[in-house]
Amino acid sequence: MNLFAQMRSRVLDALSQMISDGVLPDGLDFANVAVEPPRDAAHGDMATNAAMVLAKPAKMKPRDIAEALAERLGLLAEVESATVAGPGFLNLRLDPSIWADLVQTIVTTPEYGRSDMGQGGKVNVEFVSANPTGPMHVGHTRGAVFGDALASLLSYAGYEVTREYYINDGGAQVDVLARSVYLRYLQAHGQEVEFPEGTYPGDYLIGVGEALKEKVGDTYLDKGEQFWLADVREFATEAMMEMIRGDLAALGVTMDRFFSEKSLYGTGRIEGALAELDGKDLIYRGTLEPPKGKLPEDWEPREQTLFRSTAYGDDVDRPVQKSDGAWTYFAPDIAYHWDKIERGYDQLIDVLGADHGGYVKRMKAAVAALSDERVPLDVKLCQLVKLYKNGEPFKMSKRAGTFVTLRDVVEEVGADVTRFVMLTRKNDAPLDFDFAKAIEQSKDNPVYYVQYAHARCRSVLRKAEAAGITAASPVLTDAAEIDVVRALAEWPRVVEIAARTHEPHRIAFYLYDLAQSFHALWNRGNDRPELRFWQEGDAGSTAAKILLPQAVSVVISAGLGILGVTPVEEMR
RNA sequence: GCACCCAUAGCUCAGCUGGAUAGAGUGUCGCCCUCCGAAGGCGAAGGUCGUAGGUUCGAAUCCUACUGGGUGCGCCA
Repeated sequence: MNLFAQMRSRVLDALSQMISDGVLPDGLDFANVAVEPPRDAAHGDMATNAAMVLAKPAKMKPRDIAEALAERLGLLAEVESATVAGPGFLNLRLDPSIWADLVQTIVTTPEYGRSDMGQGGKVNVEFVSANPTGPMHVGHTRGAVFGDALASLLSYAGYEVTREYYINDGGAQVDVLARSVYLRYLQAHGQEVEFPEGTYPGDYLIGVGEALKEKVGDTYLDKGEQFWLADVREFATEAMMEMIRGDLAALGVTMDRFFSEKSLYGTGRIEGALAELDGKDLIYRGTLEPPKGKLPEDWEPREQTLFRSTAYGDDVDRPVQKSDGAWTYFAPDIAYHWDKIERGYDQLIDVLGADHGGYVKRMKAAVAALSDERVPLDVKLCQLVKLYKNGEPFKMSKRAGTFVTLRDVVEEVGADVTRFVMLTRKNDAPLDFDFAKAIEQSKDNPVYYVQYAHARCRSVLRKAEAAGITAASPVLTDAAEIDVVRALAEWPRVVEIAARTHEPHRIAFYLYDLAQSFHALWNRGNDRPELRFWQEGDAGSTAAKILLPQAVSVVISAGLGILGVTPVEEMR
């Protein structure tokens, strides 16, 4: 039930009618005809740009079309008035009964706002994909929250979504991890150890070293690397993934699948993917030009195996093999995306940190090539999170012990607040995260503001329930009441726009707006008792009032659900 | 040097497929609890939408150039 979509189809009907009546010429494309909320509510409840969009192709004046359209729309039962304004806008004022009906619909329709836009299309959202070498830090947190909310949003919009984590367990960094754990293992055996450059000195590996000792005893003592490296690598990686799973769980994120990079090695998967590209004549041996400007000190021309990504819009072709013959990071990633394509996804989404921006074009090129441009890949880059404490920049340093992990943040401010704050910014805009402000329970803090609105709704509803009052058809008269319903009417639109643009932050902003109009109405009850939801000693009036807060709570709860934030029953 | 992202109120940011007088929060100033939850509300003030062109009936939005900031640029992942 989307009032705007409904009205749009009324408008299109009217336009078709105008064509058959000879008012408009044949063969017009209505694709750009939109029905939207007007910028200013004083203009009306809805506005359509139909006349302006069609003026040129119909070779008519916008106002002429608008007037003819207004005449027809004015006849509809749900339209109270249709007036032409400005350059050719058609403003519609709806019959007041529409609003009451909508409120009724919201509380009786399961999941009002859920959309079938996705048509069950399969979408894979890959996110977090942090190296399994340590705990997740704040930077990962944003990607985790964003990816999870995006996945929920798409699912709400009718897509079949898989949440996936790509474990980078194939490169040199897991060897470093293994060596670091080995040192902790020696330490667990009472040896003095030092952590040389190129190892991870973090305390979080102490327990892993002890666990390794527990498992293998003294088997690896005084042994060469070749003897223990592979085993320790696996043991350590598994321990890290265990930790990361726990970190994600603390945030409320559950992956559907963890995909191991290492599983691509030695199984022919990488070779297979590259053969696929080679079959399209996109792999060749060649030498890259050095990058212009600053030349790397040790630059020397080398022949490498290259992927012809320029055939799909990249700036230069990209190496898939290092000079020593080992794969670059890109090669298994090609194989990974090939795997995703083969699993039948209609759409791929990668959520990456902004520092991977340079990687986007080649990955898109690879996916386009491998899927014959059938499967779109959207790469969402999350900008950095800048930490503050009471307005003061909070510098992170592993050495100074001020390294901030995801756990630190969640323990300090809670998962709900963390998630909401991370989503109050567009993904490609940098985010300031202030610890002190995040836990402050005030209007400074949008989370509490939205939750407060929900709590107020629930509070009234509990009171009504306790009094045995059940909701009856609402009577909506005041402008503040209509404002709230107007906001509710936009919910399905917001879901679709947010899903289409892959921008979950729109949900957060919408909820804030909805909460705002609700709080405004609530406070109006201070001066005008007849606007209160609870009408003391008048069960009949109360019954007619409480459907609106019920509808608000339905939408807030659905919206917060998408963001993964708890819609609380009461503030404490 | 090249590529990608960003530039909107003092500050932090929204702004839908190009649409009407560009919106919130915060900060500043004034007001509102005998009142359903003041963790709230109302009002005032605050803008050459980085600059210059272009496309269009119409541009914060699209195109080009420039300025300023971020990120990245073979053998890190």
